[in-house]
Amino acid sequence: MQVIIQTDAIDAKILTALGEDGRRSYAEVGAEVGLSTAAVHERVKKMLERGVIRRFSISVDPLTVGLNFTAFVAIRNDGGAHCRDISARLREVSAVQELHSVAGEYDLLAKVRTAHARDLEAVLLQIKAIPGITRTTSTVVLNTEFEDQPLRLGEG
Amino acid sequence: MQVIIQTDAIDAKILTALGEDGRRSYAEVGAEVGLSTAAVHERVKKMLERGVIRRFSISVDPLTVGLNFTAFVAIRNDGGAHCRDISARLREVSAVQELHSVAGEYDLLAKVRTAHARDLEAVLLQIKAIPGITRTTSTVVLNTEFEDQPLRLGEG
DNA sequence: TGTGAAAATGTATCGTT
DNA sequence: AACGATACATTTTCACA
Repeated sequence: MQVIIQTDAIDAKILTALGEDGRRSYAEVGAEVGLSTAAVHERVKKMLERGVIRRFSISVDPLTVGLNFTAFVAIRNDGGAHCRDISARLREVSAVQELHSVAGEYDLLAKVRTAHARDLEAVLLQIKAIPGITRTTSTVVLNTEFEDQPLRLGEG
Repeated sequence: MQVIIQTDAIDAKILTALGEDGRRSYAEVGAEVGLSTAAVHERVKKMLERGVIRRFSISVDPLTVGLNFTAFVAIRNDGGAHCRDISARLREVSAVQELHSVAGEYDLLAKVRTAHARDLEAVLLQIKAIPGITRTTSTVVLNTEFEDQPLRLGEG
């Protein structure tokens, strides 16, 4: 599959600037990338339309809002259920913040976040209740060294 | 360790609203949570000061900017090096977007993103060059079902 | 696609409760 | 902590290049 990059070097700079601070004014960003306010606005609008920018957002520190526990849960689907169905079901489990289908011994890898370690048990029961899922293995996060780093485009 | 939640129910609603759309106006958010524009502004300012909101940002679809490959790399530190030193070194590897210290067979779990699968080799060489790191195991992501979901506070 | 300028909207500040 | 009012800044639109 050929990589389809939907952005040029100026878009990359705009994305990097807004990734660091989503509220930098278009005038300020424009000054950095050598474009007018209106041109930056137009590019941002188009990147939103094309899905390059999914949305404007905020980065929240999970610990400050009571989400103190993280685990990665590897999931096995031996039941022959469609990955799509399982994915849809897992999307409904609010503790599952991220889901990837993976190669290897397991089929899916979920990033789970809860208030407390003891809540993992309930989440695993919810996951195992989904038809097709036969087994899970959890890797408990002791400490998150870093995450949610601002996107840096145009580097190594 | 006791959970220290730095936010009340109104803050949670503000965080949820801004997580969905970081550019919703404070007036609009205020109407939803039953507060004036100025009060929402004040609360957001305080949450930024306390580090609840790390920053305003954008969510970018990695595929549209040429980051087509994701892997989770489990890392073993048998060399007795301090986790802190290794973490600092891994922070310099730009492909490493996320790093957690974990319980189990491995000591660290990194989320790695590159343009192409073949780039993983170079990243692994960079990682293995760090003193203390003796072994890695990579889990290749075939497809990201979902990630970067807007934070939903005050649910199950 | 980009520009500058005007109109529309939103943010930040302040005196007050 | 919150409010309304106001001053200030930014976004958005538009005619034109």
